[in-house]
Amino acid sequence: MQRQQNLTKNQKIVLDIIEKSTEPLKAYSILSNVKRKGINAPPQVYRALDKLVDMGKIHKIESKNAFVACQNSNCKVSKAAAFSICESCEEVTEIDNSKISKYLSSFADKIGMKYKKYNLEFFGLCKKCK
Amino acid sequence: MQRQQNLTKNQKIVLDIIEKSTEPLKAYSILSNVKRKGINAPPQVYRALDKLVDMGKIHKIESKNAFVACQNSNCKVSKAAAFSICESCEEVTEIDNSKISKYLSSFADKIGMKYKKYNLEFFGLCKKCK
DNA sequence: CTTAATAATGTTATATTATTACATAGTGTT
DNA sequence: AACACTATGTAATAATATAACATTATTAAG
Repeated sequence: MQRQQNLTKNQKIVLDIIEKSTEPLKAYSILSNVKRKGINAPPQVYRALDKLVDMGKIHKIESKNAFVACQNSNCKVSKAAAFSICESCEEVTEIDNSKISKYLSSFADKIGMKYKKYNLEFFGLCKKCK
Repeated sequence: MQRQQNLTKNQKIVLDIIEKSTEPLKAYSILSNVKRKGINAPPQVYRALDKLVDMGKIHKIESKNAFVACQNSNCKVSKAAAFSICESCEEVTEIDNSKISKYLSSFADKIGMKYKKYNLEFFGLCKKCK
């Protein structure tokens, strides 16, 4: 069984490029950027992405089909994440979610759900654009 | 300019099948179900879906690329929605979101975002499955 | 150390989801 | 009627994701 710290070769390559990016990256954009590192085909990228999401190292922005590095050490445990997405400049920012987390997990309890994780995406205008 | 109440022919057909479904429907599943009603190609479905989402009549479950009818009259105004998704039976339920809405909009204010809408998806086990 | 089991990788092909581009038809306004 | 505007129809293709299977690497046991 793979442990959190020991990433495989492809996982390292994929995580590295996501961490260096200032914006969410799509799978095929990642693919085209890592072709010269020996990753040739979609399944190699998607497999690495799946594992990295499982580990909480990256998050998928569902509304964009794109991936960002986790900016919040809590996520390694909770896999729960919240983002603000600017509809003008497209900037995506991970929100420090400890308070939201607490609120939402009590909410999940209330509706009788055994809650594992959540995904929250805010849309609007960021500070700069509004 | 189209008003909320006056749906076009294709919008009515697409909304009707989504409202009758007990589970989220995918675009191509909708398409295959409405072929006998004169809708022949993806753009006809996607265009109707886009408009219905804009109106708040339906919501897209981003993590599933699927659509459900709005179960909450508030959404017609806010376009903000929250769902619980069971990872075992796949059941998707819209959460009555007035409280969450209030909490999250104050949160958005706090981080300096001019907030328009949000999408929240909870994953876990529903009452039946847990 | 070598064998068996498991996990990771490589590769081709294909499935699924979504949009572009352009032609045609309907609707409302002046 | 002429115009603008919205909606529809259609073909082609783009973008996203997975299936299936062969090969290689890693780990654990005997």
